[in-house]
Amino acid sequence: MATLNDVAQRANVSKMTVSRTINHPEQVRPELRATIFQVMHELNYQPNAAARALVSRCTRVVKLTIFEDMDTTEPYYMMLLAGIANELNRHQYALQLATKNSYEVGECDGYILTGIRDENYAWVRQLQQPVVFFGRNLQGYDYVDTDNYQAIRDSTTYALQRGYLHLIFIGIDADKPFELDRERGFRDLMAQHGLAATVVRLANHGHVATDYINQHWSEFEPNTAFICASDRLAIGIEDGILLQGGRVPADFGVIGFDGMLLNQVASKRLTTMKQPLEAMGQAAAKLLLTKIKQPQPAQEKIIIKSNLSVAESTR
Amino acid sequence: MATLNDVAQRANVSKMTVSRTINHPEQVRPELRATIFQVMHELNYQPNAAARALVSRCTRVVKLTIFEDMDTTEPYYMMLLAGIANELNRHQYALQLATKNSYEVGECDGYILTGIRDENYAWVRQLQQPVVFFGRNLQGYDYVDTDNYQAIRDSTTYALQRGYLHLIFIGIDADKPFELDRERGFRDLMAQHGLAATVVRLANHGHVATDYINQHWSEFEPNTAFICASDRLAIGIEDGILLQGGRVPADFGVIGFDGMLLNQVASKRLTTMKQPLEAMGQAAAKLLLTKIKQPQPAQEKIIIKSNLSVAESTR
DNA sequence: CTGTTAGCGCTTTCAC
DNA sequence: GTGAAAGCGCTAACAG
Repeated sequence: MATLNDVAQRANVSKMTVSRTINHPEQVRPELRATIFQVMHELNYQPNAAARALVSRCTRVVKLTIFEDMDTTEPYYMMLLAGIANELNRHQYALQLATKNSYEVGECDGYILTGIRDENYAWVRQLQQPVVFFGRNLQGYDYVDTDNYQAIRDSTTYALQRGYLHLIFIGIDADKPFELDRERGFRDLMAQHGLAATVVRLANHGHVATDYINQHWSEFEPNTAFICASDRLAIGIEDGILLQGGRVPADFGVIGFDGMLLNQVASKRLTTMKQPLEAMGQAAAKLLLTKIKQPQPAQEKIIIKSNLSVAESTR
Repeated sequence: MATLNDVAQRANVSKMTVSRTINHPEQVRPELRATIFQVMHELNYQPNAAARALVSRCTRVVKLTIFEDMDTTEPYYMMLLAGIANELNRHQYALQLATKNSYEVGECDGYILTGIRDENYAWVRQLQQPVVFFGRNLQGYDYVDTDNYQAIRDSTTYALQRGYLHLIFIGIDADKPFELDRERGFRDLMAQHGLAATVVRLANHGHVATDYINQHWSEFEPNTAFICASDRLAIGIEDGILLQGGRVPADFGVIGFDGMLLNQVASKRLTTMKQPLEAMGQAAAKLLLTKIKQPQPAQEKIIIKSNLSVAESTR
């Protein structure tokens, strides 16, 4: 592996000039700069990360800590990870993945945190490095999130546009900010149209949603759309309707939320509010890298818009 | 952050003695060793990874490279990742996640590779560092895999034990080793029992499996079990049967493969052959760390057994 | 603009 | 057993 010295000798300059060419190119005469870049290329020079880390007293490692149980974890984390990893790699940062079993191990320059619970905040507060949350956070930390409120307004508006007259919101049985925002989005939009808002909360499992449909089947009139807070619920709802002999999308519409692979398991492809997870991961990484470079005092919130992906479960 | 020097001064020894206490404790007088450990503890001394990496010319980074498209990627990678990450963290190694968009970026001490295609082997061969594959590999590289052959034999045996008389294997339409092993497992076991083996191959999507059931419904007799090569297919099969008015598990059994969250979306909880993904990740990481410490010439194969997780889709 | 010096925290080598 | 010296590859600070 070529070193700074190798490049310097071959280019007949000192190490410093080469170092500067990399880190402060504007301080080097253009011609010299060009030849040095040329030599670096010839030698396939790659800066040694360890040496850099040593002198700059930073690790070039970012930790993503996922506090949720992995086996109940949403599969969409993979997409998020891909977004984060690619952005970090572009800046020669490594991603260290930590779970609640290993979150204290090793050093890093910053943290991306997700799935956090109240009891973890003591640990977060004592961290020296910058922190970015994934998902809204009310304790003043920076975060990246989707606009849950607007997303549900958009789903609901779409359902109305497609002529479904009765709308039911199938929410997740949890008092989390994301769920409250979604419900509020639904309620507000329905109120604006002078419509009654039916909100149901279920545990986030397909079979629970199917059971719900089975038990309440007699109450649903044709031209009903179900706006669901997750794809799991949406698939369960759709299964239930089909099992009861209901027609999707002719008489009943179903809209999901998340838009991951889950919809590949449904018998029909699901209309769903797709979260741009890779973009969100990228945004989180970018924000963190900015903060690592120069810490910013104010809370920064990045809200990313979701888009409705229309498929076969709505007409 | 305390350094080697801080510890040395406080303990009235030279840096070297402290360094030795860490790396070659047998070369240090026991009493001295004890006091030095004591001081390290008092100062909460953590060796600086960058400095170590610099002098030992290793990065303490392991790269996991996923060559598949992320958006068609199985969600179960998350579990795998968790297993790898925890094992690496225990040894103070960082995991760098790379995708096919970023696989050339940055240095590392070893690779875990998955989802690789023929065109990537040229790149693999040119790597200097040790490599472990995830999933069987026929080119002589080390790998960690499940015993696909045995797993399907076990599923099939279970279905026969539960009294299903007709068995149909629903495979994935791909000429990959894992699929071939699974089909072979099914065929061999059926032959042993003197039964005819029906093997169907479908694209790995729920709705494709549902369509298959719809089209062939008249052909299936009660007491048929479907041994599926993925949970997606299994869920699609189950959906199809239920839509046709078939009874699961009384008349028709369905067994999946993989056992991830996917089964949380099904209307009934799926009986499935669960791959111990976290253990597999851990095994891959362990094997790679061994090879990093001292390269081994022979190919090493680690085969991990899957276990049937029995739920509501079989009687 | 470019080069020299010093040092980041650690380990290897060689004395004592 | 223990210590002193040198150096891993790089960059910040100062000189020229």
